[in-house]
Amino acid sequence: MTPQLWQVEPEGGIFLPQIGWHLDSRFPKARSFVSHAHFDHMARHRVILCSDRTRRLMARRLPGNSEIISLPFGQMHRLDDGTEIKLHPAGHILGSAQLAAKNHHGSFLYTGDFKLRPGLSAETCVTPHADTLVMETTYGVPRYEFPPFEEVAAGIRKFCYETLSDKATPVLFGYSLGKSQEILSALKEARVPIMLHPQVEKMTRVYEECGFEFPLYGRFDEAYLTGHVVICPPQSTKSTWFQNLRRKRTATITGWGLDSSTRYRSGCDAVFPLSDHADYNDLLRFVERVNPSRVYTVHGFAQEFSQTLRTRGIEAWALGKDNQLELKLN
DNA sequence: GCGATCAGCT
DNA sequence: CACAGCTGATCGC
Repeated sequence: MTPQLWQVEPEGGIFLPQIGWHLDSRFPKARSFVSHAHFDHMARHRVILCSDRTRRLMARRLPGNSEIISLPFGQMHRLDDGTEIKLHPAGHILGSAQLAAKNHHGSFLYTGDFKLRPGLSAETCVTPHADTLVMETTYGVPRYEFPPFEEVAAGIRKFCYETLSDKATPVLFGYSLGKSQEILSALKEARVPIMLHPQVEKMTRVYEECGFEFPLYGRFDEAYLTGHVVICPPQSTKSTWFQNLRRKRTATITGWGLDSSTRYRSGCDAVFPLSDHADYNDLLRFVERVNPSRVYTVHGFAQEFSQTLRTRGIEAWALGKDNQLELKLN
C-alpha cells in the first residue's frame, strides 16, 4: 500500500488536517505557523510557530498572549504527533521562514512568501527537497522578470540625486516592514540625508537589533523633511505632513512596477520594480530544485502557474481560490 | 493626553 | 490584477 501524501486544504489560509496545524491563517486558530510578520499572515492564534526573528517583529507589531514556539533556522523540533519540523530562510523579509516537515506522509515544504535572489536585508533562501510543496506564486506568469537589484537601486539613487539637486524632496513609498529596509540598503552608498517615517523606523530598529546595518537616518520631523530622502508607507499620501510638503517628487517601489499601468495607478512621478517576491523564472527554478512530486500554489497567479507546472509534467493544484468566499463567510 | 480599537480606504 | 496596513476618529483610562 502506498502511503498517503500530505493533505492540504484551503481554509482562511492553509490547513494541514493530518497534523492539525494552519499555515499563515488570517483568522485566529488553535495552532498556526506564521511564516513572517506581515499583517496579512498574522493573527492571535492560541499557539504560534515561527522563527526567532519573526517573533521579535511580531512582538513589536501585534503584541498578544499567544503561546509561541519560536525556532532558529535549521533547528529540528518535534511536534506532539511526532512530526519533525525545521524552519528555513525564505529570503522575503527579515525572519521569513519556510516550514519543512517530515512524517509517515513523506516530506513537506511550505514556502510562505519567498524570494530566491539574495537580498540585502533578508536571510538567503534555501531549497530543500520535499515530496509535497506548497508555494507562493504571486508573480507566476512570464511577464514578471525582475531586473538586477543593482540596476534598480541605481535608478532609485539617480531619482534622489536629481530631485535633491532641483531643491525638491524625494519621497519613496514602500511598506514599513521589508521593502523600506531594502530601499535603505539601496541608498547605502548614496550619502544622502534620510528620514524614516516612524512606522518604518520602528521596524528598522528590529533589523538593527538583529545585526543588520543601514546608512544613517534622522528622526522623522515634519518641519524638517526638506532636503531629505523620505522613506514612508504608501498610505502616507493621505497624511497631513505629506499634503503640506511643497516641492516633492514621489516614487513607488513595488514589483508590480513592471506593469506600465502602475505608474498611472500610483499617481507617483516614478515607479521602481523592486520586489521581495520571487519572479517567474525564480518560481520555476525553485520548483526544479525542490523537485516535488506534488505542488499546491497560493497567491497571485496560482492557477496560471500550476497550469505551467502541469504542462511540464508536474502534478500541481491552485489552492487559494476559495479565499474570497472564506472572507465573505466571516 | 495617551494607547487601544475600529472603520475606511486603497 | 494586488505585494499589506496606514490614517484618522473615537473610546477607555
